[in-house]
Amino acid sequence: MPELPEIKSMALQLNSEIAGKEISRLYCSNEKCLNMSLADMQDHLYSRSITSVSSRGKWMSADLSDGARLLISLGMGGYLIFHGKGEDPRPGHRILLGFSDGTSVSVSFWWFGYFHCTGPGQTHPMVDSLGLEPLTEQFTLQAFKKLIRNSRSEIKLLLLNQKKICGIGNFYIQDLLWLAKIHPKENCSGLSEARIEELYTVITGYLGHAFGLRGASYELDIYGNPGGYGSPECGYREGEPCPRCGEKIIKIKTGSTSSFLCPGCQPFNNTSN
DNA sequence: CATAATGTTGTCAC
DNA sequence: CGTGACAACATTAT
Repeated sequence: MPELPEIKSMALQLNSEIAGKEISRLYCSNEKCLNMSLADMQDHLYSRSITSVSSRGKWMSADLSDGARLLISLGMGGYLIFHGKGEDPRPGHRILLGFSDGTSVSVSFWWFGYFHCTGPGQTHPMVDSLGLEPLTEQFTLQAFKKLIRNSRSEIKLLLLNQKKICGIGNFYIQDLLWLAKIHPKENCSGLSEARIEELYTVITGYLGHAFGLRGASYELDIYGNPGGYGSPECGYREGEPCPRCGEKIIKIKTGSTSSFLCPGCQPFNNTSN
């Protein structure tokens, strides 16, 4: 489940590989991933070229020569692999995007992945409503504080809400909250200034660190290589001792997702502090 | 064979 | 409108 550091890395790599290339082939094994029929999308894309590739949250966006955009979400367990001229795409891929020079990109995911196309000037409901993105200039301490102060929900739900902050998923969030020593169910309104600043520092520092290492080691980049970040201190499991204080890690339900946390480091004190 | 896990939208209640 | 609770979607590993 690639999250912000991985997506950002892949968009950079993709930009250096496919910017300027002309689309000549499109295949999709399941039209549910598309926001139009395969035939329509082929009509839209063929003989257009890609001007640049960038990312927004967990989405990659390829800008086309006519102002249209190609938006890709890898959903869960997704991989996007670049294939040089003459290389065969991996079997089992869901989507194949081929270019006139013989190179191609294949995408595979379990589900919840999307491959959408929007016309020039068109908005996209999922991408255009995304909130603050960490590791960009808009993600300032002031903006982050304002976000927390305006929210009355649990901190984990806020961080997972892509319309408020985008790019953080259920994996990185465990590490982020553990590092910031905040219980996932703690309410935003109960956080002191100091703890908000600590959380801000952790988010920018940790995601930036993972991005610098081209993402987590359990994910693959567009060349099929794992990222360099191995999550050494936070790759914990239920029942394992916390690497910081030794208490046993527990697993709790937080809304529709679950969270691993250390009861020693992340006490649930919603009212105090 | 049942279940958990995963991201996002959508719907319904308060 | 903000919030929470929950179903739905497909697939794979346990």
